[in-house]
Formats: sequence, structure tokens, C-alpha cells
Amino acid sequence: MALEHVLLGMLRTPASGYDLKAEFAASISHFWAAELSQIYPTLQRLEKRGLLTSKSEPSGRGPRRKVYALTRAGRAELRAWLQQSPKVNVERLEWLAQVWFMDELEDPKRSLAFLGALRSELAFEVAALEKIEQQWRAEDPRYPDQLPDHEFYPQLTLALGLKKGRARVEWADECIARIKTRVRRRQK
Amino acid sequence: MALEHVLLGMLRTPASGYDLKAEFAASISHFWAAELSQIYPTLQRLEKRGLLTSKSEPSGRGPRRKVYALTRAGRAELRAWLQQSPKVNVERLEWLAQVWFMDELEDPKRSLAFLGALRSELAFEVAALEKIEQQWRAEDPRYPDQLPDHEFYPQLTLALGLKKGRARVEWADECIARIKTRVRRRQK
DNA sequence: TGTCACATGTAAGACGTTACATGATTTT
DNA sequence: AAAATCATGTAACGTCTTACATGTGACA
Repeated sequence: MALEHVLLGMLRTPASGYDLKAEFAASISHFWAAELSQIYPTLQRLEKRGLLTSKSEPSGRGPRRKVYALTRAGRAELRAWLQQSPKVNVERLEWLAQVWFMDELEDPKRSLAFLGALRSELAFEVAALEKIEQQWRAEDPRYPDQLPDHEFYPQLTLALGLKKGRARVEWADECIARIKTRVRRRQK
Repeated sequence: MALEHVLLGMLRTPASGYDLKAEFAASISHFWAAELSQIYPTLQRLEKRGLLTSKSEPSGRGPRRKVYALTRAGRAELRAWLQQSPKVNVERLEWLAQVWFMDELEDPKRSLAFLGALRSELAFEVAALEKIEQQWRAEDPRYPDQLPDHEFYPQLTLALGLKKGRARVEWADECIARIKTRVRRRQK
């Protein structure tokens, strides 16, 4: 399971399930997400398999935290995964399916409304990534190419997120313009 | 369920489950995929709910085909779905997660091998989309902006597939160049 | 006669989401 | 006193993949 490997990777520095959830939201959200209800059982499973160890710690506020750390076997499993060659899967994009069948509505106004809403969602995602980038840049003057490996490889993924996000916003703008042109042409 | 709606959309022209699987592979593969083992039960469910009807037909070769068609209720359901505003979900990209943690291997040669393999997979996908585009262009001189709505909206999705695919290949090339630069710098 | 393409299905398991349950501590 | 945040979990359900089962007709 890929989530297992992602968690192993994140746990190179020990953390609780709750911490991990926060980290998904903070930095990894452009290519992975997981709910607590999936994280907790997965951590338990990894511990049972001997890839993680846990210890209960008092938390400054709230109940005790269960902090997980990689075992030697866990690190070996992580390395083995990193050496697997990339598998590119089909991404299911429901909103693109909606665009595909949009002719059914026979209403360019609806199409424009849909693509407008889509554009704003996509732009919002880009803005979130740009904020993360600004933070990274502010934190370390070596950003991006002089960063140590531990931050350099994450930066590569951020670069893709930004590139892809901007391409999508551009695409939405082009769609809107093309549909408007068609409407005008039909009115003549 | 989104697959249900995608099937309803595809069934505006009647088809069998087997046909639909072929169409996923032929034209929709850049944003959706489904196995026969998922398609058949889903079609049955949609029929039970009154959104589809089926009739058994002899096939030129092989066993009889079960051809499904939209009912009035099915068309209404399709329209209702198309009027829902877009929901953009997190796409889980395992290969990007591998890049994120790649520093663990402490081996730029492995990173380059990984990104090289990735680049070729991504380029292969772009090539497949370009082939589809060439076909469409050859079939209809109105491609892309003078196409009737029924082909115009699908073309919009193809345009995104191409744009995104090319951006990803570009990104992989940049990653490879940046890693090589780092290696050279370290050797000095 | 064997293999390939056509054609439809079931079953088991993996993965992910939503809802529910519980309780501590801090802030308003 | 209520709400928000910290913290861990279970249960039910929905979705997707992989493996298995069955059978027809065409072609080599």
C-alpha cells in the first residue's frame, strides 16, 4: 500500500498520527491526503509488522500522544519502495468528465459558469502552493537549487504542483475564451 | 458515484459493457478508467434503478451482447450531475511521493534513473494523446474550434490532457538537469 | 486443436470516506 | 459554561483491483 510507504517516509522524524495528518495538510496536500480514520489503523498495522515502534508521551495539552518511529526494518522497507520504478496510474477527474459530456445541457451559459467555478478552485490551489513556496524561500536563502537533498527533492514535487496548477488555470481560461467565441459566432 | 454518471454519459449512444470498456481505453483514458468487473455490476445496478434499459442482441461473433440505453430518468440523472458544481479532489500520485522522499537513498544515480524512467512513461502518455488528436484532426476539418458541441467539449478535455502531459515531461527534464548540476557542483 | 478476440459475470480483498464515540485541556 | 483544539480510535459504507469462472465463434 502506498499510504504505508508515505507514512514510513514521514516517520523518519518521529511523530503521532495527529501530527502526520497536520503534515499532510501543510506540505504534501498537492499529491496525497489521508484521514485520521485511515492513518491510525495503518500505523497500528505497521507497528504489528515491526516496521514502527511507538511510545506514549504526555502532550502539553490534551490527552497523551502516541509517537511512532521507524525501526530498522521500517527503514529497509522504505528504501525498498523508493527503489521501485515509477508506476503512473490513471487519475480519475470527475470534473473533467463533466466537461466531456457538457454538450448535453445545450447551454453555453451553464458551461461558462461551470468552467468559471472550476477556474477559481484551481486558482485557489495554485495560491496555496505559492504560499508554501514563499515560506520555503523565506526560511532558507539556498532555495531552490542550493538546498540540501532533504529539502531539494520535496521542492521538485512542489515545482510540479505549481507547474501543473498554473497549466490548469491557463487551460480553464482558454476554455472560457473559446466558448465565448463560439457563442458570439453563433449569434451573428 | 461518478462512474455511474460517466456510464450514463457514454450511454447517450447505446452500447454494451464490453463496448464501454473499449471506449474508456480509446478516448477517455486520460481522465477515467474502469475494469469490466466494475462496469458490469454498475450497469446492472443502473438498470435496477430504472436509469437504463437493456436488450440482448446477437453479436456477429462471440456470445450475445447486452446493449444498454438511457431511459428518460437516466437522462434526467445525467443532466442533474452535469449541473453540479465541480469538486476538485486531491490526486494521489505515488511516484511523486517517491520523489519527495528520494533523499533517503543518498544516491543521485538512482534518482536520475527513477526520473528518467518516469520521463519516458510520461512521454509515452503524451504520445498516446497526440495520436488521438491527430485522428480527430484528420476525421474532421473543423477541428478544434469549429467542431459541433458534441466533439468540442471532449476536445477541451483532450487539450488539458496534452497541456498537463507536456508540462509533466518538461518538469521531469528540468528535474534531471537540476540533479545533474548538483552532482557536478559537488564533485568540484 | 489451440489460441485469440468477443462477451458477461462473481468473489475476495485493498483502499478510502463519512459518521460515530470518547475524553482532556485551553480559550472565550 | 460552551466552544475549540488536541488526541485516538471503531464501524459502516463506497469504490476499485485482482483473481476466478464460463462460454462462443474465428482463424491459424
